[in-house]
Amino acid sequence: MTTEAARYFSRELLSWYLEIRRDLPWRQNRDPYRVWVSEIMLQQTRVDTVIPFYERFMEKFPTAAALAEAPEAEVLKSWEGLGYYSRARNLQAGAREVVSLHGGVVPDDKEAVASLRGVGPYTTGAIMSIAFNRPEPAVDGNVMRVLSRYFCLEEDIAKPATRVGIEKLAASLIPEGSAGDFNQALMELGALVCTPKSPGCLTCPVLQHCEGRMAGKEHILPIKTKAKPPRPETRLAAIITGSGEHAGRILVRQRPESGLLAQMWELPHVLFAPGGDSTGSTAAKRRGRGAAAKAAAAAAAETAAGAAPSALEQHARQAEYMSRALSAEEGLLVRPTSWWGEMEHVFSHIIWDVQVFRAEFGFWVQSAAKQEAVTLAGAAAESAVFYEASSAAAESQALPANYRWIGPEHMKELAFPNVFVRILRDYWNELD
DNA sequence: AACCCGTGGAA
DNA sequence: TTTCCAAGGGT
Repeated sequence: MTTEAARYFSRELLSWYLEIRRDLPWRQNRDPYRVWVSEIMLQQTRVDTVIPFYERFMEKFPTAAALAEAPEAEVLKSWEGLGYYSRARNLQAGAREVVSLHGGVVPDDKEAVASLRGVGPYTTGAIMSIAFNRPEPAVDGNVMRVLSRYFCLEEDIAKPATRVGIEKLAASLIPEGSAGDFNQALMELGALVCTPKSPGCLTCPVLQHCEGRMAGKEHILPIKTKAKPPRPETRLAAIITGSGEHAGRILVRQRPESGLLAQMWELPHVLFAPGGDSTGSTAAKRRGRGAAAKAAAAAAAETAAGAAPSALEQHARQAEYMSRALSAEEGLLVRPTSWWGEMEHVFSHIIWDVQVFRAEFGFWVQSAAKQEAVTLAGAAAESAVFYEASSAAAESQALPANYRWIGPEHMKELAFPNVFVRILRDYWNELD
């Protein structure tokens, strides 16, 4: 059908790229390790966001061997704020594979590269083509959009099968001896000209034979089914202050090895699921997505309806819920003292409405006594018994392994998700 | 196939 | 304000 249009496309796109290519940090040379790191960071992340992270990362871990030897916590800290933190751990795991299996050199071998942790079909093609100039396709969102438009392809690019088909097409377009430049040219066009909204067709180097444009479909292509909206969750977090040797510090904990925000540090918090509702508060459900930041306002508005609690009552209820849940789940007895504020955190699939409460540390409960502690926690909220129990018990108790007392100065060592960085920054700023 | 995994910029 | 989605991979 389009062998002529295809040849035109490859030729014009390549020469366009060689003219306008951006001067990016990972384009200084073709060191496969540098290419690899850049491709991992660029997964689902914009160029402008990546650049400062990349500069710092390469200065700190200039070779695969340096990355392989580094403490994992240090690598995670370097990734703080970039998101998708499993990328950091997978990258280091990959670096260790490269050191142990390939003498510290990223191999010029497709199967070996593809087997590295965190390296999938796209990244394999990117590394093989950019670092080694091998004629492998590197199909990302940009490439699917550009080729869908140019060849007027109406398959749903959200379906994995579509990517496979476009990979075959992309491979057939690679000019002899220019795989790296051509693959980057495709992505550069998608990033700078053939953008998702309002594509810049008037400045496009391949406008002349673009079938999507000729069909008047450049604005509806690519076809892509909508993603499911993220579910709202209300989280109750505690800023727990210490006394005695822990005066002036607050209690933080490290998340589990796997799952959401794996191994990141955070304020202790619990899911607010009153009445056994596992998806969050009924108020959160009614609000739906996008309005999570207005919990207090929503609660206040509900008061007008009659039965709903005021914001003050809602906070009191949440504080008690948090206290009970922390003792049941963590064996951590605290006394909430006041509502501090609210912070919203948006993931790809969840929206957290984080309600933050100030609390005073009580004591740690032994696991056998946790059930009893749940009851005690309810009474503890207003009880002097709380103080008698805590002052007697707190001194000699060991801290669980995943907990630490920290001050502002420790923020430089531990990696926190963005939401807790914001909360703690604001909290410590208020104290000055 | 359908989820799970962060964050920020642009329109 | 809301919506989209960015040089995706793992399970």
